[in-house]
Formats: sequence, structure tokens, C-alpha cells
Amino acid sequence: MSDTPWLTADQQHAWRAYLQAQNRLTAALNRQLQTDSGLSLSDYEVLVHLTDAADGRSRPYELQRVLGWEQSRLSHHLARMQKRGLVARNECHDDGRGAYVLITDAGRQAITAAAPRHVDAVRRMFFDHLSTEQVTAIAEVSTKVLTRLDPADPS
Amino acid sequence: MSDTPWLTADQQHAWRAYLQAQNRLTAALNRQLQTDSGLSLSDYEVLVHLTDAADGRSRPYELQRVLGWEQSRLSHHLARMQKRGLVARNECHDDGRGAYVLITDAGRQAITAAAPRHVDAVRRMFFDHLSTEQVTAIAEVSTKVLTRLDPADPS
DNA sequence: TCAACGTACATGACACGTCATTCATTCCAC
DNA sequence: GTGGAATGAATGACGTGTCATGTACGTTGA
Repeated sequence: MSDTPWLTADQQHAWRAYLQAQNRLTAALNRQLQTDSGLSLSDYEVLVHLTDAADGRSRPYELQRVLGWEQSRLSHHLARMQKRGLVARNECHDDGRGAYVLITDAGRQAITAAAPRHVDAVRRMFFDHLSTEQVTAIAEVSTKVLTRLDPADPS
Repeated sequence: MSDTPWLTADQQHAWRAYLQAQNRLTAALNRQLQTDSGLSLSDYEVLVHLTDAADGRSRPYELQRVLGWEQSRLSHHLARMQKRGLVARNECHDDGRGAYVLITDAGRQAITAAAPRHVDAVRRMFFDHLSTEQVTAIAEVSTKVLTRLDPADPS
């Protein structure tokens, strides 16, 4: 332990607060989305990106890249969303291994209904209490963490 | 949607980066802890607080408060840790409803072995790349979020 | 052309977190 | 004191995330 210095008091405080805020924030947003719209935060993210995509469809590996999820998580999640009728899968003729995920009408309806309240919640629980400098700091720190954790950049 | 304005571009960017960094960071730390020491990040947090506590024991509601977890999460997690021999439960004579959770020798051994590498990982993946101003910003933002989400402060 | 390797995706098993509910005990107003 | 509310904690059911593995297809090079 002597050659691996522990964190400073400031760092410990920041770290614990960060972990707790994470937990609570995502839990609260999940609750809000679930009770208001029957969606989870994960469902919401998937539907957002499918809505943004051309034709409302996307390849799983593309979703994986954009969402930053693990492959099996995405696969399981899509299976569950398909079972609930929020998305559908089509085969991909360009690549026999691949598939297309597409948003269904029910999926579009669900996210359209969910969006206003969800955005409101995100602002209420997060952005409304932060200065623009703090928002910038969050973005910078998060981006830094992401690039450092990116397996394609093991500098 | 017109009366519930969407997030600004900066906010959207910050939000997505924040969510992704969260996911990746905790996933990476969990992997590191798991492969190096057979513990999860949650196990680690519980053991840290039990180690800090007098006699290496604590009431569940106290742990709940310190960790910021939901009651049932803690209860389930303690049950799993107990099954693995990391903690034990005793009855509480002060309060017939309550219980004591105490760290076992195996638990102490596990966290002692895990700590150096884990701390190192936290620094490598997080603090080493942040300025002191950024650490301060993280702490402030997280604390702000926590106080806003605290059910005891519904201002 | 075909063997070896890489890529896209799915799946089973298992750990984890939440919700709803339950239970025992303690606290408190009357 | 006593009945009702509040508190401390456990549990079953269920959705979620990860790991290890499997499978099918594509790509490359000798």
C-alpha cells in the first residue's frame, strides 16, 4: 500500500460523490421513464438513435458504436425490445451475417410520447442546476475518460 | 414538444458523453476488480465502509445511508456477499428489528488484496487525466445532483 | 480453391438491481 | 396501555448486463 498512494481527500470525496450521483441519477430517470412511459433509459437511447437514422433502421454494430454498449448487451436488449414490439429485425442483403434493426410504429409512438417528460426530467435533475462552465467541464471530463478507455487508443 | 424545449447541442453532447463515460468507466473498473480480485465494485464499496467502521461492523441502514443505495439492493447484495463468505450477519440487541453486518476475515483479506490495484486503476482511468479544477467541478456537480435528488430536500 | 482468420450477431448461464410485498419491532398519540 | 403508524430488514419475481461460447458468413492469401 505504501508504493501505491491512496487517493487524496479531495479525490476520495469527488469519487464517492460521482459514483453515488451516477447511481441515483440513472435510477431516478429510469423510474421517471418507466412510470410515465413504460420505457427504460436504455430503451430510450436505442429509440432515439433509430429515430435519427435514415429509414428508421440501423445495423446493430452501428448502434453498438453510437451507444458505446457491449455487443451482447445490445443483442439481449434488442431481443427484449423486439418481444415488446418496439423494434423489429430484418435480414441484411448486403451482408449475410448482418441484420437490420428498425423502429416500429409502436416504437415511434412510445418515444414520441416519452420525450417531452423525459427531457424535462433530465433538465430538472441535471442541467437546471449547473452553470455553463460546469456543463463544459462534464463534457470534457467524460470525453477524456472515453478516449482513455477506448480500446482503439491505448496510448 | 414546442413548450418543452429540447436540450441545446452542448447539453446533448455533454449528456451523451456523461452517460457513456459512466457506463464504460464502471464496466472497466468492474472488470479490473473481478479479474484481479474476484470482487465487484459494489462488493468493494461495502467492504470499504465495513473496514472503516468500528469493530468492522455496521447496521444495514447505516450502510444504506453511506452508500446511497436502495434498501432492497443492499439487502440482496449482502445476502450474496454472505453466501460468498465476505460478510456475516448478527442480530442486534439494541433494536429487535435490526441486524449487524460484519466483515469476515476472508472479507478483510479480499479487500486488502484488492485495494492497491483498484486504486491504481481508478487513478489510471480517471484522476490522472483530470486537472484539480476538473476534479472540483465533478465533486460540485455530483454533490448538487445528490442534494437535488435527495428525497429529504424536495425544494 | 480452400484453409485460416476475422466479423456480425445470437444465446445460455449467472450476477445484479428494482418493485412490490411481507414481517417483526418500535414509537407515539390518545 | 393500546391501536395505529413508522421503521429496519428480508424476499420473490422479474427485467437487465456480462461472460463465455457458438454460428454463420466474409475475406485473404498461398
